[in-house]
Amino acid sequence: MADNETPIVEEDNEQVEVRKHKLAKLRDGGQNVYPNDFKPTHSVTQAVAAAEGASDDELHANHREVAVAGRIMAIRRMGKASFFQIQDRRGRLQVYARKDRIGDDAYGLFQSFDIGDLVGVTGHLFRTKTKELTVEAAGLRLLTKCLRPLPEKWHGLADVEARYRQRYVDLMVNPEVRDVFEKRSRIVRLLRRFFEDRDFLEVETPMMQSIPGGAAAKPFITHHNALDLELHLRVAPELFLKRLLVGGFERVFELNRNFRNEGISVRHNPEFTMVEFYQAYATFEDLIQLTEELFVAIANDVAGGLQLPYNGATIDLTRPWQRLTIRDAILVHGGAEEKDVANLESLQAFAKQRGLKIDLDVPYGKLLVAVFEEVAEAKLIQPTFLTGFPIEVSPLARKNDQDPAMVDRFELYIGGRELANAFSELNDPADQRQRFLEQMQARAAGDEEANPIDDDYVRALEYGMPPAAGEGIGIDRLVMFFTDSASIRDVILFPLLRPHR
RNA sequence: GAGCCGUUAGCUCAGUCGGUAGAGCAUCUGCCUUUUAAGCAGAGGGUCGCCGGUUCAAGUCCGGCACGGCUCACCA
Repeated sequence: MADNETPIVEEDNEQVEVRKHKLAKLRDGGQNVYPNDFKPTHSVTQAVAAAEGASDDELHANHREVAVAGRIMAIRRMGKASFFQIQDRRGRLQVYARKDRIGDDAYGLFQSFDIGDLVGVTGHLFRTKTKELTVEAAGLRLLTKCLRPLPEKWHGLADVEARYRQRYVDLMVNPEVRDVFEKRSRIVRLLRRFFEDRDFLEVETPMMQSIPGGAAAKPFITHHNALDLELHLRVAPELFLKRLLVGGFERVFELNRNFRNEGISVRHNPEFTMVEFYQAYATFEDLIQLTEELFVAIANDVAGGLQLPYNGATIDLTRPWQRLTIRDAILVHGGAEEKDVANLESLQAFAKQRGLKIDLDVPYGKLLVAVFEEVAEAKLIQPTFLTGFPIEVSPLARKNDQDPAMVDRFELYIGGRELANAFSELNDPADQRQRFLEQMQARAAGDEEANPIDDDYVRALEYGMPPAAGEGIGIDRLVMFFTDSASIRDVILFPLLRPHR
């Protein structure tokens, strides 16, 4: 612990005192109060499966013995017999304990149990008269005492700040939160399988980089003591992944964290997870197909269909998805006319006339993107591949063969939010060096997000990078979409918050 | 960074016109052997986020601060 941190000693409230006292009493009685020798034979789900198909009479005649462990989430005491519910990783199961079956000592132990305690139960399964599957306890053990009271059983933990700061409590008492993160895990698993099935190799490239490139973003800066070296947390893995294309790994993907030192919002967390993948001898057109396949595969698995609720709308993932150029998006969704987007001057006039709060003193391509973000982005609700990106905002993308002011690139929008960004890769080292030089000029002019030149990356291109296409998909936003979550913090277990309190 | 809103018992929340604080769950005591937010009877529990101001009197009004939420800004 650092010198300037003082350990916070909270005073125990009455309920904590009572629980600590109960624990001390057991300890004084010679019990190991933190045992680790209880072996559950069944999870809650397995216990339910063990009774499936068996009639009440069969359960009565042929006992299904189980040993289950979990956290007590509810207790209904009725004198000399009681019901309580335990919760494990898969669900909840009721336990029935009666004094005349388990004996005075065990029932006495049970009397000291509190909501939140982790307990082990052995016994056989039966159904109550309301047909609820229940363990008739023969043995009861305290496995770990819960020293703090749990939130209210009916409303759970509602305070948003407390939910993020004490996610462990949130997960205990709010099942829908657990569900979101289980889905997240499932989506990540599907992604890996999807790419592995297509012969992609999963790799890990540096998160600490001396030259932070691959995206227009402000990096976090850190320092390596032994080398006395300034390092940056990566804003993207792109430049390293493409070095691997040069090296001969023709299909690679990396699913990992990136860090951007920028604002925090319902769509931005300073650290976020992205999958980036690169495929040699493919174009951004191929990635459009791949992206549709990927989303459909995930939707079928986690949502069971292609119609998904999101942010109050119903998103239809039925292929093929709409395509729209940035220009057309401004025309269709921004109410502009052809002449408004024809050149820099007319676009500036349009932006001014609309009262858009954007910097007008920029090149045509940048202004086009800025106007799009103002007037059209939020309206791309159904899945849309946005194309027709200008070269000024795409320093790593391949020029379009017909129009050298444009690049072969798309961004995927769903629900008005960018979920993916992909392009055919620039593999001409001379062109790439020129783009870096332009980025450096922008940097010198004060653009903190412009890519710094990476000489070794250009050298790698000089060895020859196969023509390729690459894409990045924001996993947090992807999970937001598939779980209909309004805030990125709802899909990140421990989102960044100011310390304190 | 700006605007708006919030912060009251362990949790979820009330709190009127400024008059020294309430409910439900949880806790404690007693009763209760098939309950389902179990029930019945009783009890305890508060730095009203923090600091200052106005006032005879502040949870309540005013100012500042902290933390959080939303919107905007920022953000390929």
